Amino acid sequence: MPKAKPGPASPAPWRVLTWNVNSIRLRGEGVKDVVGRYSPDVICLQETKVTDDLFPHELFDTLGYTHRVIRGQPGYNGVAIASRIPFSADHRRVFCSKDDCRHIGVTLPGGVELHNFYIPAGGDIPDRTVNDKFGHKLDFVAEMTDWFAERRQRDNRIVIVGDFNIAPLENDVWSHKQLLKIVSHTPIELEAIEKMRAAHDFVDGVRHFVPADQKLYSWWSYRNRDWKASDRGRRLDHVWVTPALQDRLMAAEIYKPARDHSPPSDHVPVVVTLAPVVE
DNA sequence: ATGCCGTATGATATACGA
Repeated sequence: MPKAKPGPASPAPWRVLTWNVNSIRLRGEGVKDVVGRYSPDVICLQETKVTDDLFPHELFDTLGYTHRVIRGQPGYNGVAIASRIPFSADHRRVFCSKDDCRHIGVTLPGGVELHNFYIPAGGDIPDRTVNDKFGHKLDFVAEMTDWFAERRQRDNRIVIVGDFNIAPLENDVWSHKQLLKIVSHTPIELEAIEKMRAAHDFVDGVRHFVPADQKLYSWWSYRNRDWKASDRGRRLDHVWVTPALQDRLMAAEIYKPARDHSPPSDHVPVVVTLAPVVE
């Protein structure tokens, strides 16, 4: 028998994972668990909380994520993209004139732009006249809105992911009624995030598969004695795609078991699988 | 919507998360 000739390489789907790790230096075992479970092609991290020189490069090299861009600073914030797929461009943008390491992006094959965001949390009081952090959050989302509105084109292949710090839908929080005055689910934030979504007609890659009447969370506070029993979560972490990529959405999953890592992040990974982009 | 927990840093208290 002649040896089977390998056929034309059929492009594999892409698995994109986003995770607010709350310190990457504490999340080595967690990263290994998540990679073992999903083997994502691209990992987008927020709240790495580390300078670029102290980022755990060996860990990601060992796991095969040899293509990386990182944007960190001491103590707070920090984002990174670690990929098994080579990318061609390193986008990083300053929002609100503050270089506080909340965005980084790459261009993947097929001209697919992937942008990783850590939107400001916004502090405790949902009133920008007394709380600058809330103003910063609203300004940040407004600047994203303008940016995507300016760039809007029917064929744009853009994926935006990250910790948006906003739970957009009623069933993205454990109690819509009780959270309307709580930062992350106030009407002003819901309006802002919807405007941003509409700016490029983004499709929510997770709700694409999960009906809106179903509760869905990606974050549970550290301050509950038993996060699973109380289950007072919020869906703050998102993967959105432009309409040109909507038909590529194959699957979405939120990896709830990660909340039981020791030690855990208060956020869990969100994973979306995209069918190959055919030219 | 109070939990009162977890992370970070010229740390032994304080800022921040949301």
